[in-house]
Amino acid sequence: MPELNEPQKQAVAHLEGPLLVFAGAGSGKTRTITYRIANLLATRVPPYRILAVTFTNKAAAEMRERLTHLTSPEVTRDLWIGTFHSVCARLLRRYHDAVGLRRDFVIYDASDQKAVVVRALRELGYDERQFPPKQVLSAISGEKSEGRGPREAKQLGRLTDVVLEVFARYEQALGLSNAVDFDDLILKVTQLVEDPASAAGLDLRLRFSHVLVDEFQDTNLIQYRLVRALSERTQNLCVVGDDDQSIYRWRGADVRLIRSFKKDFANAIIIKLEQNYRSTANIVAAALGVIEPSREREPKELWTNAPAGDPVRVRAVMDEREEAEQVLRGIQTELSRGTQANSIAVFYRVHAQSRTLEEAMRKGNVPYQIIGGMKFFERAEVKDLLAYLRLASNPTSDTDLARVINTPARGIGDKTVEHLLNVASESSVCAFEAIPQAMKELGTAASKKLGAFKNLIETLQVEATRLSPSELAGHILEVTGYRELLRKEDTAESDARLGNLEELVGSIQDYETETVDTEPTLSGYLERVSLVAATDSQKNGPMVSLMTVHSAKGLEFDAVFLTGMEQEMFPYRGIASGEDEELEEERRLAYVAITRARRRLTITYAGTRTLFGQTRYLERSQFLDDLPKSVIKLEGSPRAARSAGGQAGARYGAGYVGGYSPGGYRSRGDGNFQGQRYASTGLAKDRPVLAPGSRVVERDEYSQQSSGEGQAVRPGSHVRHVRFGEGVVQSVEGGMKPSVVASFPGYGEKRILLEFLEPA
DNA sequence: GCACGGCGCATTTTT
DNA sequence: TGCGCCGTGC
Repeated sequence: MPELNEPQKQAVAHLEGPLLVFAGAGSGKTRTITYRIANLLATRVPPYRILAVTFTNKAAAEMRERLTHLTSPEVTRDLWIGTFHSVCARLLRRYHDAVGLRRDFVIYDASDQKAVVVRALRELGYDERQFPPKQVLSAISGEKSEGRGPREAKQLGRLTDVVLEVFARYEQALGLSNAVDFDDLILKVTQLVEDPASAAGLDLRLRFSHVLVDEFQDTNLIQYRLVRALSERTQNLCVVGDDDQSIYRWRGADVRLIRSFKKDFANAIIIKLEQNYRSTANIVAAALGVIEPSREREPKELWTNAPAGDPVRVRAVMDEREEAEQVLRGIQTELSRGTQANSIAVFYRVHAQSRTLEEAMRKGNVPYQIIGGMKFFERAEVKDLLAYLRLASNPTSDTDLARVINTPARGIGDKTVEHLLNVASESSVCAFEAIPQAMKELGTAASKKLGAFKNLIETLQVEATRLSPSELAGHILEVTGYRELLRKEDTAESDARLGNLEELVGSIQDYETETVDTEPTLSGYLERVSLVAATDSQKNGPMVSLMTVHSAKGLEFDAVFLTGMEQEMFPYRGIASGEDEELEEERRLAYVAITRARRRLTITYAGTRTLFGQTRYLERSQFLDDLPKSVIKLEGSPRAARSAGGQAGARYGAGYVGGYSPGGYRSRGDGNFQGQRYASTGLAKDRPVLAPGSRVVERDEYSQQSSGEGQAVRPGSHVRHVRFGEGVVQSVEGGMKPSVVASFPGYGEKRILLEFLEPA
């Protein structure tokens, strides 16, 4: 094997028995995996006996492509490479009978799921405000991702009775609709594989001789059970991952699975890929500084032979606007020195931060693209057309039926729909089947319209067998009057919607031309739409990418701008809820962000940030304290920026509320005025100054950038007022004109602008 | 059935 | 701030 380092070679050469590979960031993981599979093929393991599971379709496509180069398209074609969900969907199409599904089952996405939950709540008579559908759904999904249905969940007793009731109703509704959700795809296959009595299960247990899981640190329990069961016979399970990069706990990923793999597989070989080939030494050092305080990491030493490179720039700015300007300037410098736009990226913690950055890019004429955000397939008109297509394939899908039964408007009002759904749930059938019964009970007008809708769907079912998927889509837009309606509307918005619909039809045509091995089918297209995230915004041409840190995982760029490195923003305020593990995950997220950069990394943090219409005063992120100061270069200062903006003068200064102050970093070191971070709410708790094990970074390094005047105010602070004398602060409010409520002996509580106070 | 206005709310996201 | 959801009024 050419150009592999020692541990990589070991991993590639390991063919039989359980294998755990800890693959550090930039350590050549994909290369190792693909070589290993090629090696398996070379030892005459048939390709159709190899299952490789990835986390994204993109990763799957990349792996397949690399393997195509190493072997041949014929061989690669037969490999089982895909995401957990797409592999399971494919298996379920084959074994649908065994789990009680009809072949054309549909896959419900988050919004479909939510619609089902809302309906269940309403039917059961519960208040949606008291039981927010999103939370109910996440509880349900949490159970399913650990392999429990309503019954098992009840036994476990972690859910409230209401949620359990909704859960049961939800499952029933999906069954009647011949629909599954994402959790089901994995859950149902796992149940099959684990069922000793099932013929399909036996088939599955014998199917694969080698199973490989990428990004294993982001696997949830049911996914782990699946691959364990699939490889139980041969024990040829290879898992690859990095516990330091586990960032999806909130959706069920369990980092303990990778850490305890060796307990389940006592004879597992463990290999660590620790040499980083991606980044400069300074960037690697910065990354290590951030991750090392992490508590329960698997011990490993990321290292590099690369030269130090540029220092990591840490820039203080006044607010998000100055931050955006600085990022823009940085990008322009990169471009002028020849860095390709598409190897430049800007990261932020939450999408809401993107707008200001976007505006700056536009102003500076920098070509950019936002990754993520509102997705093409989430748009109403796109969902409508897809709902029609799904009904043509599977008319039992209640969510789809409810969605389009009156879109475009055809006089079937809420009352009629409600009646129909009630009839359906009373007789435990899907809504489509309930139409004849409902028609009997309704007035002539409503009945007639319902009948017409039923005819429409039945016609579409027939057309679906005659027309190609894209032709059917065009047909639907005509016969439903959908296209006509938008044409007549003739506004900028309706134009955009028409455009989106054309794009959707175009995407179906693409599917048809791309599908060469097999016949392109409607259900094939629908499955692809359900399982493949829209790569719509991936336009061509060199563009700077703006994205959340989560989206950045798995990517790399020559130059990275990491923005919003402030307490409460990053780590995101999750720590307020107190769980250590949340802070740990934020730390890993920061590690992921830093390790994306190949050559240059610029980190910015702002003194104030306006988010959701509220201006808040923020401290530097605690993670900045963990960067070894030998590799960083500090630039800018919030104070200088502020004076440049022409707001100076007050004793506390407009910016000195609530824990942030230019000298505040120093004052934190003094042990005074720690901790107040939520100027407007007073919610903040004192945080531990430093996590155990973290390095103490000299505050002077930072505070020397500012004059050090001013101090943070928080409830309990003593202040002095010209007229009221000395008082104690009760609460603090930020905003353009920060104020406090303070109680003054003899005067009571007074709200006073901060600029009229001085420290007592 | 639809347009409009008020209210409440606000991570991260792939599948 | 801005979006989605709900209720109201036509």
